[in-house]
Amino acid sequence: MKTDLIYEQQGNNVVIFNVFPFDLEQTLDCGQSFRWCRVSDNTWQGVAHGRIMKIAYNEGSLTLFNTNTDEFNKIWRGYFDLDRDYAQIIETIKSDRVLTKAVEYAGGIRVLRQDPWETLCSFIISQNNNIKRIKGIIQRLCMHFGEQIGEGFYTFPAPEHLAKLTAGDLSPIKCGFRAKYILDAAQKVAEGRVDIYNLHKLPITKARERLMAIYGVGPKVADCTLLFGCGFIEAFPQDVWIKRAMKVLFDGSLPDVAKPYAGIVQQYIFHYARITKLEI
DNA sequence: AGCCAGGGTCTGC
DNA sequence: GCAGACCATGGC
Repeated sequence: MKTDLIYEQQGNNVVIFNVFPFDLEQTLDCGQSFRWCRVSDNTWQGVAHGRIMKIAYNEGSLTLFNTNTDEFNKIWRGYFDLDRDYAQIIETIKSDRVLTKAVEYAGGIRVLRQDPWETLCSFIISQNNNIKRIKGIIQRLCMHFGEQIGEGFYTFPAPEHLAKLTAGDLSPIKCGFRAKYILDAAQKVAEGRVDIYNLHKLPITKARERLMAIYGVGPKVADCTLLFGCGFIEAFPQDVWIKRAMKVLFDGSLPDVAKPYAGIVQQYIFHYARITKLEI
């Protein structure tokens, strides 16, 4: 059973105690989010939900800088998925031998609960692309069309803003053929044809259908949005690595114990597959 | 230099 | 339904 979070205000910071397992690099630099940078050994900085955040982790203590308990409870607690008992999930899936192995590669990862629009747009940009360039495109998108909230920090542009642009307007961000996809997504979200902030209230199959009605959104981008942006922990995005891993390691389908947490397990398998290249 | 990147669409069987 | 060409761009 999960015990309540223990946290307190310390000056301008909020500190959360006894957070296990947790790893900032695994969580913030694993390809689920594209706007965080390491600023020192255990400290990372980024923009999420329209705010600049700096965060550090040391031996079970998580420090969120320049915030308060109100904002922590409203935003960051959910963003970092701190109320989910990862230790218990890991314990459960360890009844499977292959999953036990997979957890060893990124057991400190948290599935972030990001802004759904930012998630959708980011994973549209991710298609047939590499993580370095995805980050560059998103940074340029924010610099050109977001709102400046600090020196070098910009919000993610609102769909209503992007909906007014043309593909030509997007050329400075160099997103290539994805421009038309971004615009269609922005328009459908801005008009409310895709009610992205209420998708989490729908059954997952309905939510996926809505997302896939957007030009350029297929099953992979939809599932990443559902998992990283809408809180559907059972979503299971399948990229080339996961597909390969499913064949090689699991004979096609996930063990039943893992299914309630498929999205989290997907992250473990993803890292396992990429690090080992499945040449075992 | 050439292959590939956390895919999706469109076309042609 | 399913395979294959094509899509912009740049990292490695």
